[in-house]
Amino acid sequence: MTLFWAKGFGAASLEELTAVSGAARYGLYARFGDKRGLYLAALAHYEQVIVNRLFSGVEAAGAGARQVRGYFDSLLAMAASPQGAWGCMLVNAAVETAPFDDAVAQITGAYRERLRQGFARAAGAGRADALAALVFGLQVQARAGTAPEVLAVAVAGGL
Amino acid sequence: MTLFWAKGFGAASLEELTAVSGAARYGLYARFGDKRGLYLAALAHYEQVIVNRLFSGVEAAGAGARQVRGYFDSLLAMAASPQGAWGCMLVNAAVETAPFDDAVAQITGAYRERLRQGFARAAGAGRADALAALVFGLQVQARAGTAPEVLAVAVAGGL
DNA sequence: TGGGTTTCAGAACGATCATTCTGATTAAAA
DNA sequence: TTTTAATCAGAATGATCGTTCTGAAACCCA
Repeated sequence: MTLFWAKGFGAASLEELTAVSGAARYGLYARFGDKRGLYLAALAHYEQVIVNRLFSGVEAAGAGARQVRGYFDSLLAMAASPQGAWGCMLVNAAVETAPFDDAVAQITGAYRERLRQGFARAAGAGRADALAALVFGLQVQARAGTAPEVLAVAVAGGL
Repeated sequence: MTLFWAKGFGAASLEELTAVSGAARYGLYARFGDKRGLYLAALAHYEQVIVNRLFSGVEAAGAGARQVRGYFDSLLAMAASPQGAWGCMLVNAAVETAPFDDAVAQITGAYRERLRQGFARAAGAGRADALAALVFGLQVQARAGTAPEVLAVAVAGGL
C-alpha cells in the first residue's frame, strides 16, 4: 500500500513491490491474481486504515463544526508529516487510474460520497459538496509540494 | 498536448504520440529532445491556450464576483463537454509527475499561484486560497467521472 | 519424525517502452 | 536545375515491464 501510495499504480514496479513487501512474485500472484488485484486490495486497505482513522470523528453521532475543524486539522498535520508529500492515495487513484478502470472509479466515487455524507450531517447539506471538493484540492496540492502553511490558509478561508 | 492531457505522461506512448501528431519520431526528438521535453512543451501550451482562455476574465482589471462566477461556470461547462473527462492537465501533472520532476512541480506551483493572485484581486485575499483549492478539487472529480450537476452543487456551496 | 502444502528466490519469456539509426523523400536555396 | 538541409516512415537496440515457470526451502499437521 505504501509504495502504491507514494508512486502510483504505473510507476510502482513488481520488482519494487516484492522488495518492499518481502513477498515473492509467486506469492503476490497467488494471493492477488495480478498487479491490478494487488492495487485494488491496497486501495481498500488505505480506506480502511487511513480514512477511517482521520474521518470517523466527523461520521460519529452528534458530530458538528468542532469535529469538521478537527478533521481538517488532522489533514494539515498529515500534510506536514513525511507522508504529506504523497497526498491521498484515493485522490491519486482518481486522477491516474479511475478514468481507465471502472472498479477504481467506483472506489473513488464511493470515497467522495462518504465524505459528502459525513459533511452533510456534521456541517449541513449546503456545504457538504464544497467541503469534499476542498479536501480533494488540498490533497492534490499537498502531493505537488505546496507548503502546509499555505494549505492552512486555504482551510481557514474555506471552512 | 491532447494525448498527454487525456492519458497523462506515463501512459502516452511514443507510438501514439507520433500517430496523433503526424510527426515522425525523428522530428519529435530533433525538436524537443526527449519525451519529457515534449511533455513540458505541452504543459506550457496548455497553460497558454486553455488556462488563458478560461481565466483571463478573472485577471482583467476591475474584475469582481461576476467574473469569478463566470469562470466557475466555464469550468462546469467544460466538465460537461467531451474534454471534461480529462480534467485539467496541470492538476493531472501535479498528481502524476510533479512529485518526481522539479520542473513540473515549478509549473504546477506557478499555476496555483496564478489562480491565487487572480482570485485575491477579484474576490478578496481571504478567499483566494480556498477558491484555488476548490478549482483543484473540482477538476480531480471531473476526471474521476463525477457528474457535472454534482460539481455545480459544490460550486454553489463554495463560492 | 515424515508427507504435503505453501512460499521462497530467481531465472525465463514475450511484450512494450523510449531512444537511436538508416536510407528515402521533400522542400527551400543557389 | 542542382545542392543542401530537414523530415519522413520504419527498422534496430537495449532496457524494463508484468507474468509465468522452476526447483529449493520452510512450515503445518499427523
